Amino acid sequence: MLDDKIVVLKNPTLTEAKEIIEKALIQKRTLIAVGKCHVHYSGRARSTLEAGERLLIVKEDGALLVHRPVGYEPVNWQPAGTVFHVRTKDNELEVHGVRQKPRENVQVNFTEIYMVSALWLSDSGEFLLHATEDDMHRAILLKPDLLEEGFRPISWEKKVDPGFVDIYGEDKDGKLVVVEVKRKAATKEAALQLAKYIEPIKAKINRELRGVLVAPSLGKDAQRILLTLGLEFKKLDPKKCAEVLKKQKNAKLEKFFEENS
Amino acid sequence: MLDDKIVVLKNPTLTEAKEIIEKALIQKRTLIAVGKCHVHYSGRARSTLEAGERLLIVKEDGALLVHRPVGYEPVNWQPAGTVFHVRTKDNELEVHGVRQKPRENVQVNFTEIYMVSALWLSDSGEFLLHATEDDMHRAILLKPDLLEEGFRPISWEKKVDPGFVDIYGEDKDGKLVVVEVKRKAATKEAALQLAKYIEPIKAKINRELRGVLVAPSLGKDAQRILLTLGLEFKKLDPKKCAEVLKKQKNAKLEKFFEENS
DNA sequence: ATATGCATGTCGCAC
DNA sequence: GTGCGACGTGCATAT
Repeated sequence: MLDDKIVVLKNPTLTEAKEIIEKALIQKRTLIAVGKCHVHYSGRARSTLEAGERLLIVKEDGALLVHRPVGYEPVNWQPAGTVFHVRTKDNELEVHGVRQKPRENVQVNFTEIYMVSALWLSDSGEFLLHATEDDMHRAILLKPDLLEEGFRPISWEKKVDPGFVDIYGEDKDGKLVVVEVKRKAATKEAALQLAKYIEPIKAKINRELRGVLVAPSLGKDAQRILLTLGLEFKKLDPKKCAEVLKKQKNAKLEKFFEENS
Repeated sequence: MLDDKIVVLKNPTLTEAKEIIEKALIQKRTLIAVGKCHVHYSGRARSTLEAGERLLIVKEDGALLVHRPVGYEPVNWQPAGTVFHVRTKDNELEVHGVRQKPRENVQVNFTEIYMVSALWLSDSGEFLLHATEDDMHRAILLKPDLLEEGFRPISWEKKVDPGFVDIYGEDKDGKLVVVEVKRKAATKEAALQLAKYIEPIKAKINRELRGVLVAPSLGKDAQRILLTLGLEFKKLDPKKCAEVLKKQKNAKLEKFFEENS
């Protein structure tokens, strides 16, 4: 029974739970345990969590999550690669996870377990994320009119003195353009980042230079900085960029079918 | 049976699972479901996740997590406050979560469910985190010698032109000191942040001014910037600060017992 | 190994 | 609500 694809036990004794948990950890199955516990963490920082009812997850790769009944974030965790030891002590069942580099450990001490489950999960499905900052880069490179009519990209992710310029090109009048792209409302940090890139280039070359901050919207402070420093803003939505890329992909598909029909 | 503190069903039909899931969501219980699903997300970005075996969690407050069998992070999620609808369609069980502001939605479509559980969890345990940047601030304020002998704090989180100075005080010679604290290795960003704060103050006051970057270690670029700009570095470990605070707390406790005995 | 920047970052706090 | 910075941020990438 402990070797079934799905093992579930309701209200096990700590001893029964220990057996399932140890076996799941050794076999590197996904483990779910629900119960009353307290938690200690020590590593880059330290934390204590008093007794309460929570959900413990340990994944195949040794990732550990302790979830309270509310909130997006785990209250305690350990990244993949953690090594575990299980023991019973003072009527408590302790799951102890240790990670090297940085040395960190989490101890989850259960006084009661309401449910424990060990699972053999198979997941090779592809995950695709769109409308990222990278999508915006590629959309502008593919269809430079998104920035402005007549823009011609020269290079991207180009190394300049203080870091990397997102996109770098020429406008329709032959002026150099440095582009900084943000996928969400541009903060003053973004504006300063653009300025930081612009200045050394300006000092080096003897040619007119425009700085353009591309983002779906512009924070107030960022706007002030752009004005002060003579930089520009171009509104562009990451989802629109994703659509452009999708269309481009479709166009490529159509071309493929044309050529192969 | 569906009203028990812990409901667990192994290999339910989609119809059975639907009943449990709907009831759990309405009653705002914590929901766990394991099964084969595909997921679509649309909101600030877009994503698709092909079919595979995963763990779905919906918490009391409407937080949603979809976890693959590996990795620390959820592959899809929705923060607290999400509203759910459940339906069966084309032999699939769909859990659809919608969040307003920003408008985002996640659809989890199950073709098989291996385990479903609805839980009534009670958790009021306090969570305490130590060795944070704030702990470092307080430790220095409490025991200024941690920074250097003779240092006297004047204020903290003080508003200056470009933002807030972490700590601001005088050294043993009466020179003004601006302190920037980082709980981990100081990057060049931290050094520049300190510089950014220093400059306007220097311009405003006619008095010698020292800038000190406090961190457990110092990045190479940060070091170069400090040297260039005539700023200083003071090594300080966040855990040491946490210990100082703990001792201080103990001292206060002792004082309390003295006064009340 | 270290450094740098993105993220559907999330979260808390101050204005 | 918006802005801003911290986070045990995690993570991927480039040096």
